[in-house]
Amino acid sequence: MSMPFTQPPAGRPTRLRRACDVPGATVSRLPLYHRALGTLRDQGIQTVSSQRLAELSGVTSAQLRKDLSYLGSFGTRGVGYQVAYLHSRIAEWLGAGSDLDVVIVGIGNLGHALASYRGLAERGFRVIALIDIDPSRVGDTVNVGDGTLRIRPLGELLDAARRAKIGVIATPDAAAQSVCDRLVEAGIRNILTFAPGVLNVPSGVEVRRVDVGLELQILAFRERQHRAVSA
Amino acid sequence: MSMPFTQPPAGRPTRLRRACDVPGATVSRLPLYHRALGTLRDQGIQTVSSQRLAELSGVTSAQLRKDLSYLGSFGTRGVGYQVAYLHSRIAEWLGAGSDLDVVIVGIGNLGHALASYRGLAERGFRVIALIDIDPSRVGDTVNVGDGTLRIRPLGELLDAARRAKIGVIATPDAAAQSVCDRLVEAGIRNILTFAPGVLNVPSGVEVRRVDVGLELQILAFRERQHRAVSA
DNA sequence: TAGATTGTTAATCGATTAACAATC
DNA sequence: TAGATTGTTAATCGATTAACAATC
Repeated sequence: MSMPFTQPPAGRPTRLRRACDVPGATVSRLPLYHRALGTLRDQGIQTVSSQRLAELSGVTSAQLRKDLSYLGSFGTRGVGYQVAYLHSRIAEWLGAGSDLDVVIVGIGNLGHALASYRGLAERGFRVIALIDIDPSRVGDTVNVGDGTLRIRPLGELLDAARRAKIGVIATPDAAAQSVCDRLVEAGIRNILTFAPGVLNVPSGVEVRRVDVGLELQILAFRERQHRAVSA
Repeated sequence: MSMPFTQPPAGRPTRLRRACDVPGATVSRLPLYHRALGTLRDQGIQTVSSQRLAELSGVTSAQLRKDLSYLGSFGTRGVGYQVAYLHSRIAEWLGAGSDLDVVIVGIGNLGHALASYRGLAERGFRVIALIDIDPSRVGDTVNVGDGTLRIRPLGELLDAARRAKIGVIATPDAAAQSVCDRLVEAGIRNILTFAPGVLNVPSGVEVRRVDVGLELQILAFRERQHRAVSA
């Protein structure tokens, strides 16, 4: 998936910020820009203005320019941004190119869906191990991006996780904390959990939670809110 | 799932804010508090301090008290909060109790996992229709919370969606916008999408996006960041 | 009363927006 | 040069935190 880097616009000294200076809100939008740029590139479009790119990403042009300014200055005044160049620079920031290994724990309906989700490989993630506690599932094979993986028993979690950089928890809520502890024990410092419970982790470990029920509850609240205002 | 409301602490005039005054950041934490309170209640615990509840929810006690203050004042100084009472009040705000109907479009691995996810019914959502474009899937039945549903063809989306309040898009990215348009056409004003693309919707329609790839990319960025700082 | 804990205020922090000088 | 568009500054907005008076 490595694209040859396009030349930067003119020989300007591209000053890069330290990663720790980039605000969290900006980081969470970089993947949106990256994706929009990929689409433009696939359409053969070479140049894009902050206006247009912002539109495609669902933000304002001021916000887009501000976000990019934390990474450096990649555009050309009066012209815009080189699509392929900006795309590859953001990819670099996001760490694409150097594939990150992922282990998934809990291969029920959701874990299964995640394991076989093509979007992961596209974004530079490689699922290297599937773990489940249920003996009736252990040994089954699952199609992942570029091949198949055998579901392995919980006892092999520690070993499998040692080779991964990211752990995904797709178990029922009751098991999440104990799985989390084992992942941390294996040296994992980045965890994505789909269990609604709050996880306790030592400092230095990043946890992100995806909670479908929570998202729906927020929508439900807004729905009520809307009704209340118009009533 | 309706619990009898516990009495409010003393006959204090419980002033409620208008829903539109509650900040977004607060709204997105209410489900966390609600869940923690449910756990406490199930353990038979009757009273809880902001300190303890905050711990269980992964926030600070100051933030918890501030958040609750937007909804009214439900605690007793020197004592804390009545678990069952606060739980039911937050439930009320979140609109639980009045089940909201959900239609899911795109019944691949992910849509299947969502349809059979028990967490939805627990939080007051009822899946009432499953739609897919693939003729080989149409007619299959899927176990949802309290029964089974037959997968229906795309042509029935409009009809099915008219009876729902929330639409969930679990299709590939390419189909998401067109599905979204039809949901809006059917009168849906709240959409949860799992496709990474940005959706264009008329104003008044709420969209929330869950993007697993994006979450992983953010973790990957933090991982690099960590390495860069310690290097 | 003395100890505990809320609800609220004021201060801080971070993120967004608007505007424009720089410059292609 | 004239028109366009960036990168940055300053102003605004919203969210978090700390501290404490109110009060059980």
